Amino acid sequence: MTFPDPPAAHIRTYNFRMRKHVLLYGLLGGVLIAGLKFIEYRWLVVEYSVEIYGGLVAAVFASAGIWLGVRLTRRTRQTETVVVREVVVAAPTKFVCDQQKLVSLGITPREREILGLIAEGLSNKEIAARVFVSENTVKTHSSRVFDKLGARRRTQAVQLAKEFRLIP
Amino acid sequence: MTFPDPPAAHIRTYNFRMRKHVLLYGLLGGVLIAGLKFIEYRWLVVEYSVEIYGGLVAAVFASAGIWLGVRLTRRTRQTETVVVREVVVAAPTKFVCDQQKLVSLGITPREREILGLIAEGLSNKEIAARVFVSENTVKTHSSRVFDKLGARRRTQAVQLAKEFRLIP
DNA sequence: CGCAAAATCATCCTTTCGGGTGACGCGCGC
DNA sequence: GCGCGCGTCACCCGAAAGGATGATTTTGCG
Repeated sequence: MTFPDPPAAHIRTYNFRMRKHVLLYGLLGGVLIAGLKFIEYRWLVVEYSVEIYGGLVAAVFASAGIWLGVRLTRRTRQTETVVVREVVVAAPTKFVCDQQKLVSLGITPREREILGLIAEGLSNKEIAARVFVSENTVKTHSSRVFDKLGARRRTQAVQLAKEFRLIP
Repeated sequence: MTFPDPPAAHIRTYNFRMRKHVLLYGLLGGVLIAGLKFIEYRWLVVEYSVEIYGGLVAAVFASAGIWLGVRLTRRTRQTETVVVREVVVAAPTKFVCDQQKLVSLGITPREREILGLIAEGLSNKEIAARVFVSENTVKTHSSRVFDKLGARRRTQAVQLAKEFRLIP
């Protein structure tokens, strides 16, 4: 029986400890009961002895209970304290398009797509074939996106798009 | 009486709650004692009644103690220390031109310079003005570098040059 | 539904690019 | 000196790119 992931292992440790505590607790109770029984015969029977015994038992078990309660939660506390939040500052991994910039420039998804294909070095004709539209449509899209970017050439558009983090 | 900062407010709440718990605890004990006293006179006195009462008291106070112990430490759990570990993956490294690739492709310094200016989005005319040569010269350089890179368009040349690490 | 934005396609025109070719000068090494 | 690489410049021509404008269809949304 294995526990591959850390959480399961933690739970197991917890249960084991709890069981140990319960056993200890029961043993303590038994000893106390025996002690009471012993005292009942040896000691003088005074008035309110039941109340005294009861209070004694209550006090002992209460402190034991508090101790146990603290003890039980301490383990939980320990696992919760080790909260390591890894904050990745600069991830060179995946490119995320700057959506804000796209919106602020008013660039539509289609235009951004054409922009990306332009950046890949494709001609208008190749782009048209790639996205299944006429070359005129590609020219319209590119013209619009150049206008929105403030570019006069496709190379300039690519440069600006990379600066604005619109394309990888 | 106000508590401006959260930490002080927490501590006070803690003490207040603790006191409240102790009071509640005492009250519960008193009620139980009274209950036991009441039962002592009304119920038939059986053998081991003391043990039964003791066990009862023990059980009640033990559970109450556990509850109290958990309750007391739960507050402490709130002040868990969150370890924020910032992991810097990769700093924006300085660009170094791949000289080997440059040589293997047979690209001359002047051609590489023109290539860089093309990548910046400049037109042939602008490049010519920048490097003080005629536009025809720029065209010759660009034509040559396109041929060496295997590019048919300047955008494609830029793409390939970036792949080959010839330009930033 | 009706409107507006987006996407589509077209036409005309100008500019830019890219390919091809040829030529000239300069420095360097054989 | 001669060849060679490099940089320079010129001309021509076709292709590609870019600008301007208009129109139609599709689509998302109140």
